Amino acid sequence: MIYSDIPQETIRRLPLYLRRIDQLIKSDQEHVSSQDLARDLRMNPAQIRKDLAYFGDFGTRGVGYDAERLAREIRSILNLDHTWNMALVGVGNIGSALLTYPGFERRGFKVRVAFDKREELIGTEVGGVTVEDEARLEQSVTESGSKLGIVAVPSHSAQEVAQRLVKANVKGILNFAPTILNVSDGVRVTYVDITTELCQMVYYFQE
Amino acid sequence: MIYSDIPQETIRRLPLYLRRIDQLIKSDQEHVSSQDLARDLRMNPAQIRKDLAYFGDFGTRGVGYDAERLAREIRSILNLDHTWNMALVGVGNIGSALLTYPGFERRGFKVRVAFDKREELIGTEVGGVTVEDEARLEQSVTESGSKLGIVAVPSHSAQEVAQRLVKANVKGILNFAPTILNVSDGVRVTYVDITTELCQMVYYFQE
DNA sequence: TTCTGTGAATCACTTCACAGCG
DNA sequence: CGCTGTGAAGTGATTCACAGAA
Repeated sequence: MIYSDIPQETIRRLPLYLRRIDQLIKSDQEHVSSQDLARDLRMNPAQIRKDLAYFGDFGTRGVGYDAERLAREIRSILNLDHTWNMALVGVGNIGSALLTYPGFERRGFKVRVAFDKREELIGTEVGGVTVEDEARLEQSVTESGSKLGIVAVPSHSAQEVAQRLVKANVKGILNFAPTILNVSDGVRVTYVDITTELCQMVYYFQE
Repeated sequence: MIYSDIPQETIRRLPLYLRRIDQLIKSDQEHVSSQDLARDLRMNPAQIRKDLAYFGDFGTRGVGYDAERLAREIRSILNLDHTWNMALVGVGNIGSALLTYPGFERRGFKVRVAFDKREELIGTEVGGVTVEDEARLEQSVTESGSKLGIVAVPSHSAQEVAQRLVKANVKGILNFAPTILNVSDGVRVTYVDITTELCQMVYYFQE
């Protein structure tokens, strides 16, 4: 299914809806209304209805949305109905935290291969994955079929690593290095920079 | 200095400008133009000029911005001209990665106190900070003068921890738990959820 | 010239308000 | 009734296009 003209912001919110709906399902709620979600997520119910309506008429007037069905639909829209293999580069602080982070699996994300260039790390096992020599990156990532790459190396190597991941057919990169990556069109980069987030926050602290 | 009617998006971008300007200063560039920044950050130069002009006329026509001066101005706008103490709760995978993460210090963020409820962690030192019993949270956070709290506990305790941090006079919370926090008005919450980011990314992978 | 600062125009997203269906 | 789905109105952010200063 190909959708068009969907606001980026809608896509940003869908995973939040899904997360909440899954929680409600766990507490045995069968129906979810836009009001329920809006209350829980602190937003406007019309926003939620509009977001969902881009993809079809999932709701029942007077009732709301069937929770199971809605969760299924959102998973399908987001491409979450199969496992996504990932390749991690850089098994330092952040890298090892990600390798042992259980949150990925629940949504079908799985780190299949991990790399570092530090001798002492190569061959060790972290979170069930054996760390390989970064020299093997292209070959091993391609073999693993990973379409997602995680860059968790120091910023001076981030660009080079990103390029090599792209060569290994990665379609998206999650970048933890505080630097902008140049990648070919069609490859998406998502930046995670906590320091930047903190900077934004403290701006609002002036009284 | 109090500014008004500044778009939120402008505030989101200022730290990115600052990060890049700092890099350019390091490579001895004395002047920065909106075009330079726009090229490096992949954005429209008019956007950058407009963002900066909200806060004053920092540039020189025909020349650009004085790099040092601009960095100083942005740091001042963002409230980065003094150190911000932080309190971390939850010394698990993410928590310990944060305690040893060197990126905070460069911008003046410093984790002063850390807590966990697990006996075996209390008293141990991670990244130069001694882990305290979570029972001491309110007292110790208040004493440390931390205005920023980091929630890195499992989601079922996140809400409780957040409330206790607010009680200890924290003005902002960085939440790593995949759950929405209810906090009193005036307390800002920033959510970091990598799984959610990945979900967004793979939406765009359908061909 | 070159590059900033900025009104005006455009674009993108949100919210309102209500028709329509169960 | 209650809640969805949706045009229309409203809001906010981006980009254009150019006047004006060095």
